Amino acid sequence: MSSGTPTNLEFALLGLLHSAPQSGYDLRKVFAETAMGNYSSSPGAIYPALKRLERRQLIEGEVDRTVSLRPKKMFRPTTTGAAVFREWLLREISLEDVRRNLDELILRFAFYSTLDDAGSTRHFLEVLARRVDEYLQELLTQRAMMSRLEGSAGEVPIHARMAFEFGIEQYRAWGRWARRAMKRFEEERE
Amino acid sequence: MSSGTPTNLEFALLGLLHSAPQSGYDLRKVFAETAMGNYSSSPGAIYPALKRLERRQLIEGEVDRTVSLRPKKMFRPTTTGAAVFREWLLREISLEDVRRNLDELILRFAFYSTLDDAGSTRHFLEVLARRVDEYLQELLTQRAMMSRLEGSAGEVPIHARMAFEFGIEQYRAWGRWARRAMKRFEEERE
DNA sequence: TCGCACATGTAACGTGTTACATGATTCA
DNA sequence: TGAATCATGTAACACGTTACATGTGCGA
Repeated sequence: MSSGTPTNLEFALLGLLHSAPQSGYDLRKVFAETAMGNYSSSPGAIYPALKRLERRQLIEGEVDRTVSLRPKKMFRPTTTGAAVFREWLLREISLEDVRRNLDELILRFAFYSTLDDAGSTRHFLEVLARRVDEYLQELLTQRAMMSRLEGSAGEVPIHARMAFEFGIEQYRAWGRWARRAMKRFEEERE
Repeated sequence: MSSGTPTNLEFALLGLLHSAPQSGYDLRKVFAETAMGNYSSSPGAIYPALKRLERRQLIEGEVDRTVSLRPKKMFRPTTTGAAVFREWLLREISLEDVRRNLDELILRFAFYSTLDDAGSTRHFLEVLARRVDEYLQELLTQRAMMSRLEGSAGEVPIHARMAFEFGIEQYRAWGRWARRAMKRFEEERE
């Protein structure tokens, strides 16, 4: 299909354009210079992504010649673009998201300032914390099954087990972060 | 090129075959049922990956009809396959790896049992801890630059800042894990 | 005038995702 | 006999990576 859900990179671009109209080059710099770089980089990904967003009418570009003769295409989100972005931000977090799309979740959260609604932030963090707990239960069950194999033929090697433990640690960190963040927003409300 | 470095999925397959010859279906089950699933899934990725590994002569398959009439192709790593895998495990960790290929790093570590060499494990963890610290320094510098913008026009929104903080937390967790793991292996040596 | 930063792109390539296809075997 | 599981695959598609191409404006 030509109109599947945008990718993380496309949402990241859409979100950055939400704060101010920018050119492809400006956006590239953001990715190159900040931690946003995890979500991609380099012209080969960004320019095509912008073109796709334009084709789907989620953003619109306008050539700017005011600064100099050198043309510069400034993009801004369209009304539907802003709506699609908002829908993405507010989309309910699923267990699958927590299992495999953690990158997307933190990217979404990073753009929650554009919503300007403390309630949404709280809801996001609450659901996130709950889903993380659910997934942690799964992981702990898996760990229990692993230790039951200990000493037997199908025993999981020590390094693999430690890698797995680390995975658990990471999810614990997500849970802690979500809860700390919730507290922080509650304090600010007072 | 037809013979670039194998992907994470290919290395994961190669590593699993290192412990025992298995069929594509067996491997699929491992990915479906364990935390390994993060590195992919589903026939559409695994069978082509196996075919590529076979074409590059890193694994070889043999049809097994002993169990039943139903043919089952059992794969095992070739000598060069084992060598390439070993080289991958021992490859020096770069800052770039820590920046963007954390998944690959933990996957590598998970297979360190196949090396059966405590020294390599220690080296891996030491370099990892060092590189993580280096990267943390970068992140802290970025954070300092961010807070200098506070109150000004280019101020980074609160949610983005918190997402960034979380990134820092994640790397701290990596550092802690690496150091704890080192201690654990040292204790075992006594 | 030399080189660098600005600015925008394209082309080849490989890989993963999703969805579909096929057939054998086992068990109720 | 029918359903589930075993077992192996293919095809369409979109995306990201790498590498290359092109040209402007500015400062030394």
